[in-house]
Amino acid sequence: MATEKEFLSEYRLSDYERPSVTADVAAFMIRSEENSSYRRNPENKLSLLLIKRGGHPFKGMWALPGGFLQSDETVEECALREIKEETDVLPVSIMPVGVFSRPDRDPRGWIISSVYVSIIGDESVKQVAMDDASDAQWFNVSFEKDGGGGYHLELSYEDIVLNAVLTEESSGFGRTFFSIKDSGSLAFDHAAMIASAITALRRAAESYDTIFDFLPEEFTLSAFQKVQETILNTSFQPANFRRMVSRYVEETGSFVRGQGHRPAKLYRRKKQ
Amino acid sequence: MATEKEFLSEYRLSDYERPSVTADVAAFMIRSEENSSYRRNPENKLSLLLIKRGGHPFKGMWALPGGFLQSDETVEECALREIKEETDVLPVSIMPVGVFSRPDRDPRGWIISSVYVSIIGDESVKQVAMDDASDAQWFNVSFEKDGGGGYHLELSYEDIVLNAVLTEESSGFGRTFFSIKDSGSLAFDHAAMIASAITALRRAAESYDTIFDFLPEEFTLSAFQKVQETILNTSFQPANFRRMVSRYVEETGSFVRGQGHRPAKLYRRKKQ
DNA sequence: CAAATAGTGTCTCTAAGACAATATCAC
DNA sequence: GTGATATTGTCTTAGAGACACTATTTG
Repeated sequence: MATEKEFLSEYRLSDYERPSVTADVAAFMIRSEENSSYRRNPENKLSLLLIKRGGHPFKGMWALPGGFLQSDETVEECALREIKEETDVLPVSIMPVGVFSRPDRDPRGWIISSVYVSIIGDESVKQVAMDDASDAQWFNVSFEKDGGGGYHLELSYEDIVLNAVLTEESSGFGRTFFSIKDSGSLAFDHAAMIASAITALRRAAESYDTIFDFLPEEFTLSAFQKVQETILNTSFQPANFRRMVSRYVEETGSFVRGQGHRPAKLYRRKKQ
Repeated sequence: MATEKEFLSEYRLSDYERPSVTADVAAFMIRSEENSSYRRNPENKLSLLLIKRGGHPFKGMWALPGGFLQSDETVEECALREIKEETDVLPVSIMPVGVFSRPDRDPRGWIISSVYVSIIGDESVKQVAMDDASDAQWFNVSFEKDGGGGYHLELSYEDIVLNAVLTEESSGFGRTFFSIKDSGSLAFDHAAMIASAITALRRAAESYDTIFDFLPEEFTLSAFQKVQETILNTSFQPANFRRMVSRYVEETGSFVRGQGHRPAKLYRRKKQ
């Protein structure tokens, strides 16, 4: 009878066929768009990083950034590494969305993907000024229920518009997965990944913790509110929103001036 | 310049080293334990299925059921298959917990594991009367915060008691991961998997949907309440619990009699 | 002054917690 | 009757939504 040490010295993993494993990341950013009137606060848009595929398969189509898992890292580390490579920014937060593993999901062969949501915060954004000719671009995101039980995902960047249609497949346990009716020129099963990622992001954004990752150190309550409204695609009464978040923030003492209206107090996150 | 078809016909995945992929499942069941007094309703215990390892590594230690992913199935299907093999029951629900992928987590080599929670409902339980000599057993579960910021996991079956100690590692986005201080004779990193699984289960049980998977078609509100209390490790005022769930259930018209106290109405889940 | 946001106060409504009281059975 | 659970009702409190009102700035 072999000891564990003897067993391991002779053990070979080659008995089983092995899949390739990738990590794909849905990296979100909030973009502020300056407004016409000097008085108006900037509008916010939720945007998502996509990469134009340079090679086969799905050549020329848009896809989530991602790459193959290496044997010296965890899947989370792989996801973070991919984002860093594409944006030069290391995200604060990363959240698992699910494993996409249908055997036919990749025409190259048996490749399963672990998908993450990440948030690129406001501070970092300034460094991420992307070259217009680059293969990596931030797309504006719209994701809504359409009339007949389906969902419509629209991603747009300048004159490029990707339209995908999905239906809810399973939603037990607070997670939602989608099946693709029309992939809208997104590569692989990435339309479904993006839909799941947005659902997970919105769910997480209901607790305010997540929102802070999108904000700079010091922020106004209006900015805070706009970010949450942008993610959740809803709106709040300012008075109620202030009351709701008051537990989580504290005043810094400084103000934002020069905006054509009453100066706003700056707040920071309150450490519990 | 090659077409996509030409590209794929020549593409080989062999450039990258590939990990083995497994699915491990934390399958929970609620066990009713008959009480001393004929009047008293049965007590509930949350229990978890563990398998005693027959071979190296970790021979003789207890582990979650699981197995290698096959190339004709998704990871979810693999998880369901493993549960079916061990219990002969196909669970109603399955929920992803996370991917465990530290390169050193398995002494046999590079093996990453996707972990799921599943629930074995009351109906099925009768078929799962396990042989006492079997390698598969249902362990009573206790998982609580200890004084100093750590967590204590206790799994017990007859005279076997496994005690693991863990600390919270990351808990962003409503998911919690743990690092192992003392594995308590659980194989691999399964103590951390179990801790994450229980956390995910409790979180899900806060919405009543999950609870129904533990209940038979027709149930009393006390039974419903006890199941939720068992999972969440809390207690409610019966009056308040009834009010809280009234939206989700409807009366069947029948009663449970012969219990030494007022007969209880039977309810069923209300379809929305 | 006009336009815009910043900020406060208050009413209402709903859901949850606490708790008292009654109903009904098997033995 | 006793001991147990089943069931109903009511008071209170916390939090969210609606909304009216005031404050402050820049051009």
